[in-house]
Amino acid sequence: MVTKCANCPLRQLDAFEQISGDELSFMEKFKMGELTVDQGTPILMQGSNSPQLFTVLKGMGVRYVTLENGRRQVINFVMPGEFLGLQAGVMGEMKHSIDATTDMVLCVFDRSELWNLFKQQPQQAYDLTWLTSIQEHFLGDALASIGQMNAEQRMCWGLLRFLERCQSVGLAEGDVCPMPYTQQDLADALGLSLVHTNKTLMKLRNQQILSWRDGELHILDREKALSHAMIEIENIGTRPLI
Amino acid sequence: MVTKCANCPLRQLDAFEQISGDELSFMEKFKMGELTVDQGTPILMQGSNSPQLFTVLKGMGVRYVTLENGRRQVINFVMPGEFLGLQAGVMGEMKHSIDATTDMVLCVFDRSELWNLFKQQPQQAYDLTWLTSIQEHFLGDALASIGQMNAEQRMCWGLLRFLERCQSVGLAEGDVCPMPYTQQDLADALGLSLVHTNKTLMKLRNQQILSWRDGELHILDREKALSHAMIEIENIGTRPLI
DNA sequence: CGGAACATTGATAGAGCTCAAGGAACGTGG
DNA sequence: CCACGTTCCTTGAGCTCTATCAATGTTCCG
Repeated sequence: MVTKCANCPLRQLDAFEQISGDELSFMEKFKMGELTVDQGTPILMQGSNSPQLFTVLKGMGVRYVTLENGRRQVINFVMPGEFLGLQAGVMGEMKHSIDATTDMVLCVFDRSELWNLFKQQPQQAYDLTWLTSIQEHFLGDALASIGQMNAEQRMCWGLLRFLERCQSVGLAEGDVCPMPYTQQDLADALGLSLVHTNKTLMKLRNQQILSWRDGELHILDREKALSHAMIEIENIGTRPLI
Repeated sequence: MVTKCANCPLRQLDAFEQISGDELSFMEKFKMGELTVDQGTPILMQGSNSPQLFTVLKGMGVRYVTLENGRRQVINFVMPGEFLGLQAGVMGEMKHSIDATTDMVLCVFDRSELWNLFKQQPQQAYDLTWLTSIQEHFLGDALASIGQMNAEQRMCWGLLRFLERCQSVGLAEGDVCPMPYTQQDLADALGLSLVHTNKTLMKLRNQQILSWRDGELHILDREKALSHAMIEIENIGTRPLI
């Protein structure tokens, strides 16, 4: 049984904006169905030209590029509420890949309807631009971290950001959140080697800043973590959900 | 005398898409005027909430974030055709700063008209999303370079990308282009120290891969540079210009 | 001429990488 | 139920790359 947009569990969250009935009915039409995938499944592939767009309903994934030398850079961790495939939608082909890290449920949209969205739903089009802009902001932030911080700082930055995002979609309880990724994933996201990632993690554990076991991340000392990460908790308010 | 959008020198270039008369007249209305700034002038500042949006007509700038520890990460080099300030436009405040590196001329748009663009000009709204998407792609690319490559590779990557962009806006002659930035700017863009940037540059010069003097960059050996950079020359075709 | 901004070079230390080996957890098939 | 393979995590050793510190050179401008 497919979830109706009107009953979208994500939209119940405070983090997301409400939409009008008109927009809602457009979404219902725009939505082709739901896709359920097992953990480990590739969802979109670098170089492909997917005819579909997705919104993550449940589960987590990883967005990454593979370089010619075989190295992998994780661009970001994919969470519920995220819109996937727009790049192929406007640019013709995906410049990165997306894999499911956990089991996932995705809303599927028809790419050829994207243009109608722009023509008929300026508010939604605006929202789409909003989403892309936020994404761009976070990427710039990541660039700054990887370019200018050392391993310990990057890790605090990355894990705090991750916790924040979990909190905003109701996946955290206090300073505890799920962390389904491997150390290799984290290493590839932070631009560190696996070994060094592991050792840095140890240091942070020994300093009682965080704990991470059994797929669960605890930020034990927010103060210390924040001072390493050199970021503020920025409240971006409610955000659109397509 | 203000340039009319109809006579926009940038749009003459092959790189940019043509637009309809309707769109053109909207642009004329959207455009508030022109801003001419001297080299070194800040254009947009982190944390500010500029009521204006810009398109670069002439000159180059630098987009960067400043971290709490005083370090600076250059997000990208700003070139003619680029659209500035959208982030403040949709998110309420700038998350990065933009300075003029050379003297610049900017088209100025009224931010409050942005919403009208979405309502009245779906094609232009789509174009805007296109631009943001491309920007996101390049950021992901940068992330991959900084995260996964060594100094020599990053530098080839960065300078080749720069040359490409110059070529697309008609600022290059063959494999020669202007390079108005300092080594410090380049260092901050590549996530390297100034000293190491200088030494890496020397190595590339000694290998006859490139030369950079008097504000002019020559790529002498494209093959070698490309093999370091691990990128393909991707032709993104014509792109929109707002 | 003196100062400022930028480029260059050498010396030294340290952060992070690679290589290598082993341990823990888990699923599968015999 | 045990053996074995696979995946992921952990730890140590040595070496490389890059940062930092410090000094000097160059160009340009007031």
